[in-house]
Amino acid sequence: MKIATWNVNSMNARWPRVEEFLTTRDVDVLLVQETKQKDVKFPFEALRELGYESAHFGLSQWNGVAILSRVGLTDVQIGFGEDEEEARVIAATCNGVRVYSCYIPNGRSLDNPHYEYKLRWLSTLRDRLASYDPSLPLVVGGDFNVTPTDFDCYDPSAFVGATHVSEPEREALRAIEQLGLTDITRHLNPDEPCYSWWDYRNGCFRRGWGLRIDLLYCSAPVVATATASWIDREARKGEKPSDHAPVFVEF
DNA sequence: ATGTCACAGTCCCTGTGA
Repeated sequence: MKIATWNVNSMNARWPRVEEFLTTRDVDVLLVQETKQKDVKFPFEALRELGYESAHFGLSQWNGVAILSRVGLTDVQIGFGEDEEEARVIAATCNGVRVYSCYIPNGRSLDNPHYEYKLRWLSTLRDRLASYDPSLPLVVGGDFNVTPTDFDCYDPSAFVGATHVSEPEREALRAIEQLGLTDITRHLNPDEPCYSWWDYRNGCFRRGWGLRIDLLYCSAPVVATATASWIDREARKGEKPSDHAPVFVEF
């Protein structure tokens, strides 16, 4: 099975790239973040024509998460079930694998209330995942807006005092890992610098100024059979790219 | 050099978010 996660930064603006991706990358399941639309605008029919069933959670022009699958899509769960105001998580079962598509709050800056919101959100995610039997196949993917370690940041000295690298954020990721989940991209590529996001500004992609913040946390049965995990840098090139590249796991 | 992109509404520019 091949699963990918991709922050598309607007399903509407990215549609030509999404269509190209689905017809050429041969993924069974795609976890999407930042669709930036309400459910009524989501292209369910166009995706079905490409062979993918889909489930979407979108409340406004911000955030928005989806799961696309060509191997079945059942038991869809929208949000945390807390009547939250932002559409940041959706889960479903695809071919016996429970999958989550998550869009973790950005945090903005360490002294911003949005940063506390980010930490609370990660804590809630951890609590929800704690009820899942770790002996079953589970893939929790998405834009975590956190680099697991300094190795996932092109220049840690440029991020001193910033979000995405702070110790409380990284501790929140470790708390998720302690449930028995593995950052599969790093697990299978322990020594390879690889990034999944480059700011549109400052020519960051051209300069190699990236962060690895798009992650796939996998439970033991997935890790045991995983053969590869990689980041598709080609998707960051060309006409109207997202600022994020898709991240894959094959198992 | 905050050097880009996307959204909605104030609607061909502006404020907001990333």
